[in-house]
Amino acid sequence: MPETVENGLQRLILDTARQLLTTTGYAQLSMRNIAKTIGYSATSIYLYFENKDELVHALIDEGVDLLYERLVEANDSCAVPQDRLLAMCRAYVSFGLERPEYYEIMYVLHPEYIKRYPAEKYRKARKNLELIGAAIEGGRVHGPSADMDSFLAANLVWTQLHGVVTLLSSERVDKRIDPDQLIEGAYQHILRSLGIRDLGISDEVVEKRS
Amino acid sequence: MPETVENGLQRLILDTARQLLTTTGYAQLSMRNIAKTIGYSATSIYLYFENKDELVHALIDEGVDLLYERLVEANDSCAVPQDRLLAMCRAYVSFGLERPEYYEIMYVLHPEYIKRYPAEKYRKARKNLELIGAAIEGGRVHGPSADMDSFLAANLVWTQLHGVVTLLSSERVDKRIDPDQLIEGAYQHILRSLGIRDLGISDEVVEKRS
DNA sequence: TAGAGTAACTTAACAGTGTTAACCTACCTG
DNA sequence: CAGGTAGGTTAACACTGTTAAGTTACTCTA
Repeated sequence: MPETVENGLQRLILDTARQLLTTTGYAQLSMRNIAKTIGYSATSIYLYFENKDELVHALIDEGVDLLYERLVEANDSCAVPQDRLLAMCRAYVSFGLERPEYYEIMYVLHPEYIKRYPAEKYRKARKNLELIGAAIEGGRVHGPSADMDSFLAANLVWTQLHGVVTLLSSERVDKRIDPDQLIEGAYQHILRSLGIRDLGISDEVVEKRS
Repeated sequence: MPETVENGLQRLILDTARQLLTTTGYAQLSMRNIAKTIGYSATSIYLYFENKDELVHALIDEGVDLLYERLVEANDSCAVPQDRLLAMCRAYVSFGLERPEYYEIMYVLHPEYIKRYPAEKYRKARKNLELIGAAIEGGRVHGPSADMDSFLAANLVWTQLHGVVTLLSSERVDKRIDPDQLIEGAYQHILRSLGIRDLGISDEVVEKRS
C-alpha cells in the first residue's frame, strides 16, 4: 500500500490528524480514528510517532507557527509603533477563537493528559511572547508601568488575552455579556495599563500626585 | 453492606470522589477507582448519580461554594471599600493555585469532556462574579472605565485572573518570570484600569487632555 | 540462485475508561 | 407464605493508548 504522496505515511498521518482535529476536535482525535480514515492499522502510527503526545506536539508546532504568522502579519500591518500591540492582541484573540482546536492543544490541555511540550520546541512558542514584548517596548510612551520589563508585561498581556479566549470559547461567560464588548474591554484594559495611547478615544495622561 | 454514616452511600461516594480528586487529580478520578476505594462495584455509583458528569457537577458545586466563602471572607476583612477588590482578587488567585483540582473541574475542563454545568447551578457560580462586581462598584473612585457597567468589569477582572491562574498552574509561563511578580502585576493592572486607588504606591489621577 | 536480513505493516492482547442490561438476594408488606 | 422492591452485583459493549509478536515482501549478499 503506497501513500498518496512521495515517501510519506508520516505526512499522511499528520495531515489526517490535523484534519480530524480541526473538524471533530481533540476529543475525537484517537489513534484508531486516524488509522481508520487512512486505511491503516492503529499501530502503524507508532512506526512514525513514538506516541500520541509526539503526534500532538507536531500539531502544536503547527499551531505555534500559525499564531506566529498572524502576529507578524499584525505587526507588519501597522505603520505606527503605538498601534502594534493592539493589532497583535486582535490577532491573538482571533486566532484563539477561530482555531479553538489548535488553541486547546497549545494552551489549554492539562499537563496530566499530555506530556510537556519539549524544551527545544518551547523556544519557538516563546518567540510569540517576545513579539508582543517588542510591541510593548516600541509602543510605550508613558504610564505607570513604564519601568516594568517588557517580557513581564508581555506575559501580563498574555494572561489577559488567554483568559478572554478560554472563558469565551468554553462558553463560561454569562450570556448577558457581549463577547465583543468583553474583548474590546480587554484591549482597552491592556493599553491603558501599559500607557499606550488609546484608540479612537482621546489620549490620556497619567500623572503622579505627590 | 451498610455505609459509614447514617443513610448515605451517596455521601460516601461523594466524599471518596472529593478525596480522590484532591489527592490524585481529575485524571485519576474514575468510577472504578472510586468504587474500589469504598469496596463497592463501579456500577453501584449509578444508583446514586446518573453519570460521571453529575458526580463531577456535585464536586463543582462544592468548589463554587468554597470559592464563594473565600471571596466573602476577603470582602468582610476589608473595612475600606477600596481595598475589597484587591482582597478578592487575592482570594481568587489563592483559591485557583491552592486548589487546582477544584479549579480545573470548575473552569478548565473542556465542555466536550464534561457536560455543561446545569443552568440552575450556574446561578450560584454567577454570584461569585457579582461579588466582584459589587467590589468594583463600591471601590470605584475615578478612572476611564467609570462608565462601564460593573458586571462587565467584573468579567474583565475575571478573565485576567483566570488567565493568570491557568497559565501559572499549567506551568506554561516562562521559568524566568517570577510568579508573584506576574500575579501582583495583574492586580495592579486591574486596579489601575478600573480607577481604584493603588496600594502602597501613591494615588494616581487620570486626566483627559483635549 | 538460495538464503539471510530487514523494512513496513498487521493482529492480538493488555489495562484502562464510561456505561448499560441483566441478574441476584435480602427484606418488607399484603 | 407470595410478591414486590431496594440495593446491590456480574458481564458485557464500545471505546482509549500502547506493546509484543507475527506476517509479509523486498533487497542484499555469499
